[in-house]
Amino acid sequence: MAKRPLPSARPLDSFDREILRIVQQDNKTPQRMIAEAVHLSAAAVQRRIAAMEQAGVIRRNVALVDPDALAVSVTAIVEVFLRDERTASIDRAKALFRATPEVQQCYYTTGGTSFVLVILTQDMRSYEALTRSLFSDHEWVASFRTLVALDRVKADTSIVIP
Amino acid sequence: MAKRPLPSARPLDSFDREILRIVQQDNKTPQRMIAEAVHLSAAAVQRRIAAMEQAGVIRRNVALVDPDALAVSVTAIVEVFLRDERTASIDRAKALFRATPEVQQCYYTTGGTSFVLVILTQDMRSYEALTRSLFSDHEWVASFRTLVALDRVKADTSIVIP
DNA sequence: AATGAAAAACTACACTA
DNA sequence: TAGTGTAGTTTTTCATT
Repeated sequence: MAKRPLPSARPLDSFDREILRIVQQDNKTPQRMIAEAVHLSAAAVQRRIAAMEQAGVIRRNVALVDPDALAVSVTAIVEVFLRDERTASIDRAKALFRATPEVQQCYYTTGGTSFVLVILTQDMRSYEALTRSLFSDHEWVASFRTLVALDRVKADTSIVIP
Repeated sequence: MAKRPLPSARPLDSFDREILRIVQQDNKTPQRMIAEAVHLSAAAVQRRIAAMEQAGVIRRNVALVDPDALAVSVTAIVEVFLRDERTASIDRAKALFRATPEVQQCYYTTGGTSFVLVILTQDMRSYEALTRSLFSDHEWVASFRTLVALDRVKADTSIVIP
């Protein structure tokens, strides 16, 4: 449940988009500097940011941490195939993946595959253990296919500490 | 080239990890509150955060934006297969994917697949156009397989504005 | 849009493990 | 020596006009 239609009072104008572009790269940028860059007053920038946070356009403000620094060495992309695609099965799977911190990302997809997950773990042992509790232990998972990332070429994601 | 071993002056202690856990969820949390939570002074927290930013443990501080708010409606997970896996081919591919803003994430992987990409575009038309310039136009791409996300179940990623 | 008050971030310095 | 806490300074945020 709970998608995010949200009041969405006003559509974003080009000022909003410019502000977003900046805070997406560095949300510690002083509003004073943002103001200068987009040619608005600092107060206006502040109100727009507050409004966008309120409206859910800005979801969260976070520090992006290097996984290596946390000794998280395994990045796996996993395709998961469910035995059936009834709503109940899908919802159950979504709930499980959402509740599992090692599952950093989860997409429900077309194309035969049911889900694609991005999983981070400390090492291969814990990855193997995780796959057991996530997949092998459930009869409603038909199969899964793991791709281990040798290089995180581009991956600015908000990781969750293990 | 250019991995990120980095001076890595000191290994993270449990204070650092606690601080990270907090700023990963909300990097606007006042240092005063963080200090209270981890039982340190605000100044100590400030110094530790600065040190971790310096050391690259904290990569960036960003606002996470809802893709829907930016009318980015297509999320695709793409497996890319290269014709050959020589270093030069791989590096060329990495460079291309890194330089393409719509490619939000890129992993180089084991398991037959060469790369897994997460791509965001406005709509299907622009996705189709993008695949042409990314894949079809290059003879060194053997093939690719697209999985379109019907639901971004879990995806707290720092997206790039189109 | 500009001013001013409140709060947060940062700095200097003395102290302690 | 490396790191902390206190206290004082600067900068940013936020509310009011």
